Amino acid sequence: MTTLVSGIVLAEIAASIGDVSRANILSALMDGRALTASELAWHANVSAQTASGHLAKLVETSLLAVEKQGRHRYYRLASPEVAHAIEALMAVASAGPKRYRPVGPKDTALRNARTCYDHLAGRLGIAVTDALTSRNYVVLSDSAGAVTEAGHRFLCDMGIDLAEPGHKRALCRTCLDWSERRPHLAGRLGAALCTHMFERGWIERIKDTRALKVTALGKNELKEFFGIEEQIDAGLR
Amino acid sequence: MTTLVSGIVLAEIAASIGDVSRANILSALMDGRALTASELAWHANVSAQTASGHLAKLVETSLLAVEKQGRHRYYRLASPEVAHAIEALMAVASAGPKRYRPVGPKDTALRNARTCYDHLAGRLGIAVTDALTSRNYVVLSDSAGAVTEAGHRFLCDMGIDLAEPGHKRALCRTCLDWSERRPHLAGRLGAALCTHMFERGWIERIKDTRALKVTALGKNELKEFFGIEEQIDAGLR
DNA sequence: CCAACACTTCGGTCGCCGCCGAAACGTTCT
DNA sequence: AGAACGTTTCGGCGGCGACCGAAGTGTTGG
Repeated sequence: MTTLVSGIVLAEIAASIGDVSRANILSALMDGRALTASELAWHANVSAQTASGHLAKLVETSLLAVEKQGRHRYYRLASPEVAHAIEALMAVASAGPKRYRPVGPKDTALRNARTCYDHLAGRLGIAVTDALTSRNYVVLSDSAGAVTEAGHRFLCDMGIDLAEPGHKRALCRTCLDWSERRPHLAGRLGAALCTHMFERGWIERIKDTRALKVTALGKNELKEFFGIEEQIDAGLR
Repeated sequence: MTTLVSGIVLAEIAASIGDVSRANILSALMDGRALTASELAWHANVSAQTASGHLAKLVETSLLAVEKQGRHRYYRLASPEVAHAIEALMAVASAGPKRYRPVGPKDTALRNARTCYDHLAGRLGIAVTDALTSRNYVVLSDSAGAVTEAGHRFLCDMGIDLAEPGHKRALCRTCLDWSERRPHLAGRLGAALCTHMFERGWIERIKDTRALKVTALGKNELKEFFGIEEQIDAGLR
């Protein structure tokens, strides 16, 4: 009797994610990039036709957005909210009793360092978050935060400019890290830090996954700027 | 080939939510209370046997926890993370093109004021959040926040004590409000405010739902303490 | 001790959905 | 124009799972 609309649409969205092929597709898109239908079919281990069906459903439930480009179709997450919801689900998943022990090397790499939509996650993401909070550059009241004045100066010195015209997006958000089970930096700040590290060559993608590798330069710079010493090394590939 | 473990478990959790009956069960538990199997069967509009199967699955995927009590079995959300994930999904759902126009009176009531796990949400939740932030009692850097010194004094004057022995839980978190599409106060602070309002009779549950009604006393007090004038009235029942 | 009750398990039906082969559509390249 | 390619549509198959009736387990209460 309490069959509210909300219940139906909640089920629809969740069911849309709740298929292994589609979950893999979404996971592959979690780094915020846009991939073609066939790339996604490969990621999901299914034929092109099957993937096409899944993609259509994901678009219909507004989890994905499409962009036509020549004979390709690029799919990407429809919004940061989608990425947020997926990470939240991952957090629940990893909280449960570890029923899937066989954590492969790929998972190890992901746990080490990865992108989460457009910012850093994993041990690296947490390390950066901790570095900024311990120096009072960012204040996080548990899962939330603000950038202090000192923080703005520090970021400015690093060459990161957070000023943005249409400040549509949040400056400093947090996102629950499913592997570390703690919040890491997201929002415009998180994205800016991540972009910065890519541009300066501190980090690189491992193959074409969300997993990241910290370069030799990156290790030096991370120590220099953030005092991060710990071995954040993929140790894979 | 990128069939990571994470994809499988993500799908498993999402699929667990992705059934209308189970989604309704979870929705009914979103206020943080524990309900019996038959109550939940009623909420989901299915027979007791069917509900039992659903509940077993939800427990297996660690979305729900059970507590035996005599011949009853009380089910509740397994953790705040679960509530968080569901709210995140709701946010995605309400972001998509409004395909389900027929928003009934119950939805209206929910949008007005409701509990979200153990804190306030809907227009009321947002109003309280805004009141606290506009007076600098709480600093929210977009979706995150900390309680200021003035804020602590204010809350203390109100009779809310945030000191807690085992400070296991976060003091001030935020949670994305799916109806208002903005973050509202959660964490220990959010819970304390909600409890306080219940205890003093400012708010009451509408029937046995998550929806809330602001009492006449509540309206006065909300104006007194938070300067909230706007009509936050369920207008139902 | 038996009836009432809350809940779960079992058995069987039915519908939905994920899958692929084949074919159609649209774009690009030569 | 024709071939190659990326993508979608169609059709049919197979299996999972949601559902309920009936029966079983365990608890409460007279």
